[in-house]
Amino acid sequence: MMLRQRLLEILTQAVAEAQRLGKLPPVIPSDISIERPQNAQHGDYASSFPLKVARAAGLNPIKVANEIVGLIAPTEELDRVSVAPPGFINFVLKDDWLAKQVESVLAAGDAYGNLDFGQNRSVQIEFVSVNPTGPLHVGHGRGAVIGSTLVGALSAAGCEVQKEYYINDAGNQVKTFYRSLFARYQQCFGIDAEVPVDGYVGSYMVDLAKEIIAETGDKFLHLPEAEAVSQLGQIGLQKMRRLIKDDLELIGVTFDVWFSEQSLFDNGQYQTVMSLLRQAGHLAEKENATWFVSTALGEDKDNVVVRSDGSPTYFGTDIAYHYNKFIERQFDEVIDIWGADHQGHVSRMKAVIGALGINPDRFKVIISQMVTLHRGKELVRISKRSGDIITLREVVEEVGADACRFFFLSRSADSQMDFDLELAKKQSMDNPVYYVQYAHTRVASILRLAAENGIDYGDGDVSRLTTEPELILIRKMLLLPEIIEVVARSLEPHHLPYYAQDLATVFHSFYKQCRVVSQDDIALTKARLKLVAATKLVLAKTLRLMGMTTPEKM
RNA sequence: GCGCUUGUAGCUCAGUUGGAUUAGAGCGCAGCCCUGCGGAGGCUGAGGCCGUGGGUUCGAGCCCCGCCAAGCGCGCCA
Repeated sequence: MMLRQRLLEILTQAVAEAQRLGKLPPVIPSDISIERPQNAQHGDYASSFPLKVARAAGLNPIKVANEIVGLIAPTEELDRVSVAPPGFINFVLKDDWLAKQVESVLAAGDAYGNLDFGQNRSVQIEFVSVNPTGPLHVGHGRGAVIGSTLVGALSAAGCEVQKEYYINDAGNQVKTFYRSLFARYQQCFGIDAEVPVDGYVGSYMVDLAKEIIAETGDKFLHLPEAEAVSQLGQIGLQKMRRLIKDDLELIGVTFDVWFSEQSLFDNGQYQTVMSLLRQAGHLAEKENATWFVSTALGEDKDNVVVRSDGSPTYFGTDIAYHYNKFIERQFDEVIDIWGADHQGHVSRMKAVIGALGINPDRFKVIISQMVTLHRGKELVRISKRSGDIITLREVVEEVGADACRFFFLSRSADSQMDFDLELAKKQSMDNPVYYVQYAHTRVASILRLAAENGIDYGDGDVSRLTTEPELILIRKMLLLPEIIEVVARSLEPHHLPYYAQDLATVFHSFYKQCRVVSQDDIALTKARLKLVAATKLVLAKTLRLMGMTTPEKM
């Protein structure tokens, strides 16, 4: 069980006992909480529960705290429990108990940090889902990295997670893509064709046309235009999907399901959900279009779901898609990661989910804000319209997948971020990526040295770990499960890189102060090797959660 | 005009569901530490009215209201 939970249990028991003895009024259990004091001098954990209950009941918080502390029996993990003004309860862990945790970490192995917090609830997380009409750019990369990291953290936290990419293969964008590609194709043969006004003008479309010509020649020039556009377009679309998949794999992002928008029409689910909404009175005809009457649900305005020409809007098909997620596939929880430009879509989507009788709390949207690229001080401009885009692939090839992932993860999703290519590329100490990975290689090299010297530390006695640097390192390792819970609960993966840096820092500090492999004291050497091996596990776990490699050498 | 997000050290950002007379980290800046396991490291210091003005309470960077500034969005694009 997680340490914090264990302490919560101890505290809750004491509170219940105090209530039984009539020393405390009845309270709601959720009021009881254990926090981590920001000032370490106050102890490992603390509770402000006495302050809260004292206010509600009109009691003296110090007295309340003393009553509770008096009812906490000694335990193996707690050195002391004390009361501090104005009414805190502070918990300090026992040094020898901390030392023993090294064995627990080693025994848990790769599973260290995993929780049952999620209780196997099924979570579907959908991200990237870029139209297959062009290559991914940096902003997409951010969503991809956040999404894939959440998948790992939620899995570690005990959720059954499925990751999905939604392919918009049915809308207007696809038709425009088809016509753009056909125009480029014709141009390659010297035909005076024009890319549609709102078409895709990027140079990658020319490359795509050339690639298809290299494979199949001019055969589409000899077909009736409608047929040519459609056949050529489908080939192009397939290639685009392949390209996107490859780009994503470059930063370690894969999916369980590639979900086709078109399938929602083919299997009738779009029609089903529309008639459900119609029967429930959520749809209305206005100006020849069909509207979702969200104003009746407290929204600012209604939204079109079926255009006057009879075709569904993006919103319309997205309704069907989420009906599919919740009703057809029965996920307990659905998480969507969208770009900042979709932010206006959130509240109407929540409204429609409520209208379908689904608890909107089961639907979570993460908006990942924009990324601006810098090269040192210089701003790198992105303009999709002109086709002048910085692709994700270019960035990954320039700075590497590990650095790319780490940087994307280092900022909370809801604030815009600057991505400095120069900094990410630097293999020096200004780059936190290398700082963290360096800690891992140092650990690895110590273990290598021990192996070369034939030291078997299996019988190491961890009770020899008593000094400050050792205990600080152990305390930091014990934090990982809490970090995983925070990430899973808040859906904010940016806590991981910060934890990784903290862990690396305390390790480097330990390394400086505590000689590990030494002939002078073989017993201490073995104990410290156990600590180092445990550190390796925790560092590696953290790096893997972030989707980064765990180098043995650099 | 309305909505969402953001505003914390020179720069880039954390701040774990309001908590403890000193608000943290990295970089940058000023210094110190190499007869040892990887110096891609360790240590010390300077640097903040937490955008701004009110409010809520035992207690606010965090909650509420106003204002200022930036980004994004606002009925048949996705």
